[in-house]
This record gives sequence, C-alpha cells and structure tokens, in this order.
Amino acid sequence: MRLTTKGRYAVTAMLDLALHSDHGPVSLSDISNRQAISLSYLEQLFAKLRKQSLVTSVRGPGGGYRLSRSRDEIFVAQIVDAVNESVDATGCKGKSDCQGGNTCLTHHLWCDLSDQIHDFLNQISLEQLVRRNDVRQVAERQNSEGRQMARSNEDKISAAIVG
Amino acid sequence: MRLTTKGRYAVTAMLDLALHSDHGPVSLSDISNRQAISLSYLEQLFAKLRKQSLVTSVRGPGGGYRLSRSRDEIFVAQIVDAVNESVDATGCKGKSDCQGGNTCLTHHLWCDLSDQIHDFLNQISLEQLVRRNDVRQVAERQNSEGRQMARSNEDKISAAIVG
DNA sequence: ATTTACCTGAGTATTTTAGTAGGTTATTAG
DNA sequence: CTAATAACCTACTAAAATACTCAGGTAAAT
Repeated sequence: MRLTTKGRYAVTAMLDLALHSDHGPVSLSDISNRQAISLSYLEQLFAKLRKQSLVTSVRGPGGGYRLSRSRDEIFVAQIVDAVNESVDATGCKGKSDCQGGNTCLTHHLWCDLSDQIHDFLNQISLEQLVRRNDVRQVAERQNSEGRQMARSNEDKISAAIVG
Repeated sequence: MRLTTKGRYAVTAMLDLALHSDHGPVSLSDISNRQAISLSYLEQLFAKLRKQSLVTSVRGPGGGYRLSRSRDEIFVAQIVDAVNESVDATGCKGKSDCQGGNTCLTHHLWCDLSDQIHDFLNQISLEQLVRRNDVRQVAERQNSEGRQMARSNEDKISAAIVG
C-alpha cells in the first residue's frame, strides 16, 4: 500500500462523483472543473477505476461516470489500490527475494504494516466521507463556484480572442 | 504522511542500527553491505535522521552512528517523517488554500487519514521490531553473510585486477 | 449527421528517488 | 606525527514516477 498524491487525486475524484451522482452520470470535465484536476489525467485515473469495476461509464451526450455500486460499498483502500497498480508494499514484488534471493530485513514488517493500513482504509466508505460536515461544506461552495467557473471560462475565451 | 520506498529504506537502516548498536557505533558502510543500500543514499538519509535527533554520529575510525535514545523511544512514524520532509499530507502545504484560496474537497479528510496512519505507526517502536522473530532470523542470516561479503569483495578486487 | 464524451496511445515536463563523484573535517590507531 | 577511517558536505546524474498535453480515435445519444 503506497500513499501518494495519485491516490489522493483518485479519492477526491471519486468523492466528487459520489456527491453528484444523484442526477445521472457525471462527466469528467465537470469533475475537472470542480476539483481542478486536468481532464486527461482524470481520464487515465478513471480508466483504471473502470478496470477495477469501481465505476461504470455512459457514453454520448449527457454521459459520464457513475459509481458501480452504492457509496457504502466503495472503500478508500479500493480506490487507492486501483490507481497504484504496483500494489507490492515490500518493494520485493512479493517474491521475498528482494536481497540476493533472500527476504530483506523489513520484508515481513512492511507486509504487516501495509496490511494494517490497508485494513484501516478499507473501513472507510465513500458514504462515510459524504456524510462529513467539512466535505459537505466544501462541496456546497464548489457547486456555487461551478457557475462562476462557467463565466470565468467565457472570460478566458474572450481574453484569448482579444489577445 | 507519505509512504514510499524512501521511508522503508530509512526504517530498514534504523532497524539495522538498532540490531547492531550494542558494540559501539555502526558505520554506514556496514549498513550498506548488510542491507544493500548505497552508501551515498544512506548518507543522505542519515543527514536527515541526525537533524531530527534520531541518531548521533561519531567521527573518525571506529566511528559511525548510534541511536540517540533507547530503542523503545524511537517510533516508525518518526523515522518516516524525518526522511519525508514534505510532511504535508494534504498537498495543500497545510495552508488550506490548495484550490484557489480555498480548501480542497478532501483536505480535512486527508488530514484525518494521515493523522490516524501516523498514530498507528507512532505506536510501533524499534524495540518491538527488534523482538520480532522474522526480523531476528533475517538479521542472523545477514550477520553470517557479512563475513562472506568480505570474501566476495576480495574476489571482486582480484577480478578487477585480472580483467 | 453531428455532437458529446469516453477511450487510446504517444509524448512531454516536473518531481522524486536513487546513486555517483569528489571533496573536507574530525578522530584515532599505528 | 601521519595515515587511515568515517562522518560530513556539495553538486551532479540517471532512472522512475507523477502530472499533464495532444491527437486522434470510437460509441451513443440528439
């Protein structure tokens, strides 16, 4: 179990999806605008999330992504694992031969730690996150900002035309 | 709290130090040989460990590093933090202004997760690690291999001379 | 048909990780 | 004293991961 910014991006995006999934599928460009994550990077992440059956996609106008199951059945650990495909916690690639054919000193140790962190993040569902007060508040603000965002995009376009 | 290979290297090295600290200071080249971590990389790591007062150094022949306090007073979380100087778990640099002056959706979330993982790793001391059976066994093997290592180095030297 | 938006793959920039090289300084064993 | 040892320091480099861009697809709705 590795914990890097990549996993954070994925969890943030999935949480955004969970927050807006009640009105049909959510497009990646919406998530991109709200969470300030580049569209192409989201596409890469969601390709992996889809392969792990965490989301389903709907093509065509009005399409986007949906959670593949209810919010209380999707856990943070699953999301992090989906985007960090190199799940080997030990650096030994699970082969126990990290150091000249033998297990390294902290091999078992890191397996244990990794398991425990994994268990911990596996108890936290999207549902629990959505219920958090701080998340709800930030989400509220982002929703209203979304409309302003549309305006500011027009500003950008006109600025581009003007020079 | 980030969890990468860098932190693992540091914990492995500190554990090696803990295992061999009963006969005076331990040199980085000893650790390098036993744990197969490059000397210069160890130097970088130990510079940080020293700044965080986790180890003390003794210069000159027979010198090396010592744990700054007893093994049951040094915790895995402290080691990981020492080498991952960018301790900001949120990516917002703790300023809560990660997204255009406002907190991002998962800001508080990642702070919480980070705290809990941190608490978890902060309960695990070097003393506990040293007591583990698997660690003792690997350490045993590495100690006997150390003597062989000296031989194989001579082989390398003679090989270099010959060809 | 055309738009929307997913999908794919290739490519780039930045950062982090890991290791090199080449020193200086402090210490000690001989 | 001096030669060896090992910490300490700086700068550089190679490789990998991360974050992002671009240029094209393809599928499904309007």
